[in-house]
Amino acid sequence: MKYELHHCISSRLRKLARIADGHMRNCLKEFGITENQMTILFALSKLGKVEQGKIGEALVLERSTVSRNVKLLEKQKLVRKTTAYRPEIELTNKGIALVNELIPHWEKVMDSYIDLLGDYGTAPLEKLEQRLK
Amino acid sequence: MKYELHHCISSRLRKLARIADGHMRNCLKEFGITENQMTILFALSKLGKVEQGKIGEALVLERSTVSRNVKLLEKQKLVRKTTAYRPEIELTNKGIALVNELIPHWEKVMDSYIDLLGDYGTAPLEKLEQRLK
DNA sequence: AATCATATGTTGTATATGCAACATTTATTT
DNA sequence: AAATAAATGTTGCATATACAACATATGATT
Repeated sequence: MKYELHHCISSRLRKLARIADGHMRNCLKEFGITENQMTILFALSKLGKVEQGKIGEALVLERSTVSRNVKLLEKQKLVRKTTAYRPEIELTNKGIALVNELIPHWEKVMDSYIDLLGDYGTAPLEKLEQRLK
Repeated sequence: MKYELHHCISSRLRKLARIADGHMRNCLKEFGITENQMTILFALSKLGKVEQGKIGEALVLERSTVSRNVKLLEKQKLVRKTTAYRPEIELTNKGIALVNELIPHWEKVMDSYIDLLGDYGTAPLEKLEQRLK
């Protein structure tokens, strides 16, 4: 056999994502949002006001997934969307405040990740990102 | 700011997993199973007859997730589970046959991953696995 | 301008996933 | 042995995710 079955790359990435998610979830509990919602809020924090489609493009998420996630964030009044057919999305003041409040906690989780990764740092992650697109 | 928001490690791993999954899904379509079902079938192929709990342990999956995934595989008669309260799970002949039939296709996807990763190979992935537990 | 093609948003459906709550079984303590 | 604790399986609930089908809007062709 060419490869060991448990060396399956997509399974392994999925597993790593589950592990990392578990860590981050603990941090997010008190803020009432999920890991993915955080990701979208962070993306909006960087992108400003953008077409909804751009979010999926940046995060490699299916249109429908973005649509639903944005709806959840809208329900929490963390983002605002225009009423156009191709709406533009942006953080509300509440969303901005949440991001700012969250950042120090998120940084602590990041610190612990960096600590775990030790001398490797995020280099292995970056290498994967460079190649796996 | 200590880190860039888009450098969030858990988000990035999640994104990488989505990308890798997308590739594998194409391969699995014709076999009528999903990426996660494949992962469990592969694990059983290696582990033989095991307690259901061992699957979650090996794959870092919550008990309930394993319970449901196994149920789906059972419905397809790809795995068999004993009726005990803590059931033992194993591949059926149909499951074994599917795994064997799938392997060459899976290997092609793995080849393409290895090709993508180029000179890095799976080293970055292994480094992450060593540290992120 | 009207038509056709393309792009994008939404909804239905199915699986993936985790957590909490509950059920049951096994292990431990007294 | 009885009672308590710990482990494990299942179910309800919520979100995450993708795909297909549909709706609508935008762009390109004629």
